Amino acid sequence: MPQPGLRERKKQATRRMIADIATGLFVRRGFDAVTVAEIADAAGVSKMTVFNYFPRKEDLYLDRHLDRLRELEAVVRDRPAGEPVSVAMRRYQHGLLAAQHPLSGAVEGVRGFWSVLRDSPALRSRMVEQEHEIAELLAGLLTEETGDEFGCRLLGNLLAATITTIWHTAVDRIVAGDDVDRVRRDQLAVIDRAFDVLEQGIGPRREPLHSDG
Amino acid sequence: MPQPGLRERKKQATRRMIADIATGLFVRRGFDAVTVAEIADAAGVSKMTVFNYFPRKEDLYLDRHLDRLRELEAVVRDRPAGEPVSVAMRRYQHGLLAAQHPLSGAVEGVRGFWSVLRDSPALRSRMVEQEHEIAELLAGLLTEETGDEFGCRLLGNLLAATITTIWHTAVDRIVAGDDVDRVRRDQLAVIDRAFDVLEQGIGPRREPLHSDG
DNA sequence: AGGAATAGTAGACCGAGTACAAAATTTGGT
DNA sequence: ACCAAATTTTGTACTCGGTCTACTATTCCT
Repeated sequence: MPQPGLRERKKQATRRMIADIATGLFVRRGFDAVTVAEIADAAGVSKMTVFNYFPRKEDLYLDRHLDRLRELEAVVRDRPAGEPVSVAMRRYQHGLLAAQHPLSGAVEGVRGFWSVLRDSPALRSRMVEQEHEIAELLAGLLTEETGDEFGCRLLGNLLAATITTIWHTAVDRIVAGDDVDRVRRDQLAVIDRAFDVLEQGIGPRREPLHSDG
Repeated sequence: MPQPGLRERKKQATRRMIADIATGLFVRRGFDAVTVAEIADAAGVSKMTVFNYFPRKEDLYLDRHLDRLRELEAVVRDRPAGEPVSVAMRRYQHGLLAAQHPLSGAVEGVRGFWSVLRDSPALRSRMVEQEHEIAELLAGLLTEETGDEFGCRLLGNLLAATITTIWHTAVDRIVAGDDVDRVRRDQLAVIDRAFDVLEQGIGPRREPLHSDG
């Protein structure tokens, strides 16, 4: 028997094909201007099948979310014993940047990706929701460890706020036209500054948030 | 001529009436089980008029959002010169709690409010979006002050994460059946602990987040 | 090969939200 | 009080996302 099963392989292939065709249409004509019926048609499949694989239209575009959640879960779960989450998460962000991973935000591809997102409220809304799911995931994982419900929820939310801020910072600059390599070099400082704030606090003592080392 | 104009007053009255009638229906039968057509009918108004006042169905239930944004804006704008935002925001949260304001979360009314939210994904999603708008508002206001785009976005997101965590903590306990007065007393410590974490940082040094004073 | 699962299809259906043009109402000036 | 302009409200028809149901085709397992 083939390891994943023929059936399962076909399903994954179909899923990818639908998402790819959909993404292509979105990039060319905009998210709202493409109907699900069209996507189904272009993919040679029925509308029901599309919704079978993707519960919402938005998920056709933001289809890496589950992978991301799994990865973040691994970051938290597989960190060395006793290591603070923020340290593991900072290391992970450094890794994304070094690997030129799309999730670092500092990558050529975000231009096209964002141009679709920019003018679709529905899509942006779904993205915000996904960022919220990240916060919930982190909070849940940490609560499992310590049992401190409130503290971990707070920590999860702060962590999620930190990494989404880091990401948006890179994306904004690239979309604004900055050179990708320059942004990538600067992101190292951005990541460290963000996690420093998270770990040391926002003050009061040091100035609100001026950037002298 | 009456100051706000007759027309304007009537509009506000209509708006309130529609929202109130809608809320009543939602509480009785659940958000998803009530159609906009029904609401319009019950309010003696046409469907178009409903959408004239409330761009989305969800806004019929979460209609205090703009007020809240305005209030938060005032907190930031009207704070004493030189005072860190976190201090002003902490004071504001204390004030809400003392005034037994619904936005403190520690109020009898949240039980009904939440029960509707709980089983409507669309409604929860919109609420998350609103929380995101809070973060953006704060970030924008702070950026106006300092010009430090990245730092202020981070600060805005962290602040928003903090206050939403505080709110949800109270709501969760009350929904879980805790006595409202007890929750209200405990919230003082919750607020202070949250803002302490925000100001002092999450570590590393102190344990991840254990609660010994 | 054959029967149990499972994936996909077709088509009707529902409700949110929009477009548009006609009708009702407020307003301000006279 | 009356008229004309501006603006709100309405009815109707429409689009599109998403669900439901019953039917067909494929894959799986023995």
